[in-house]
Amino acid sequence: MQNNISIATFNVNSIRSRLDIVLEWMAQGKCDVLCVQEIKVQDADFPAGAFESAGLFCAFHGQKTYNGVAIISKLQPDEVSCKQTPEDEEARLIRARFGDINVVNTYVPQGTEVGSARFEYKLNWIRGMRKYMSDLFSPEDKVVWVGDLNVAREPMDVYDPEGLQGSVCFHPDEQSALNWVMEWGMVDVFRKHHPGEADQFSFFDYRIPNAVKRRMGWRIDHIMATEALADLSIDCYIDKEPRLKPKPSDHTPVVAVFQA
DNA sequence: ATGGTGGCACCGCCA
Repeated sequence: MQNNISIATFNVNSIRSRLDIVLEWMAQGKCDVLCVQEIKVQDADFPAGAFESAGLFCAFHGQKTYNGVAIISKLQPDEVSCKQTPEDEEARLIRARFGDINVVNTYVPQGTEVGSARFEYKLNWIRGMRKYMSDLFSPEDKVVWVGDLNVAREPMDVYDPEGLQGSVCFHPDEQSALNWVMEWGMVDVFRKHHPGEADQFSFFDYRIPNAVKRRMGWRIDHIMATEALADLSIDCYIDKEPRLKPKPSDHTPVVAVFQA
């Protein structure tokens, strides 16, 4: 169906280091709207020309060294905005509207260590998404919230649920905060298409030797959609192919396809 | 096994 729209999320861990992978992936027609996180570049140094030369549009909200988000798309967005709140000082959110589809791309704070100030910051940042959504949208709107949300939601979303229970990115307070945001009116699109399926991971820690081969992964990169939009999803999958390239990210893209 | 890898900035920090 030529009317479908595919939306993907990919933590690139530096857009400049992953530029060739991203450009090739887009050239293969893997998606129409690509949301990337951890671009790790300030706006002045974002490689916009490389995307424009490939006929792609890009909207970006970056900062030096850390964080940073961007939306790369085949069509020009009708509207773009940044930040979760006006006071938001870390570059973690960018939003774009394509017709009646609203795309919210976030890089949720990792949290560093359970009980730390950064962990509280993470919990509050996640909870802030509910106000963000309700201020801007109604659950009847077509909204997709994607990104590195840094939360594995269920035991099947991590490789060792017993051993990892209560650790950062797999902690009940994080899961409760995320569930509370989703209760506003969002569905986990990947789980809609893969209910109960384990060993579906979007992230493998660089620091664990042969983590991919040993399947020591996490599903922390998500595509959440309002029911109005989730009802139109026809597929959602984790694309493992970019991992086969030289210098891959420690994350891999998650793609959802919607009937437009 | 108390480490390991990777990116960016700068000689440490964050993931």
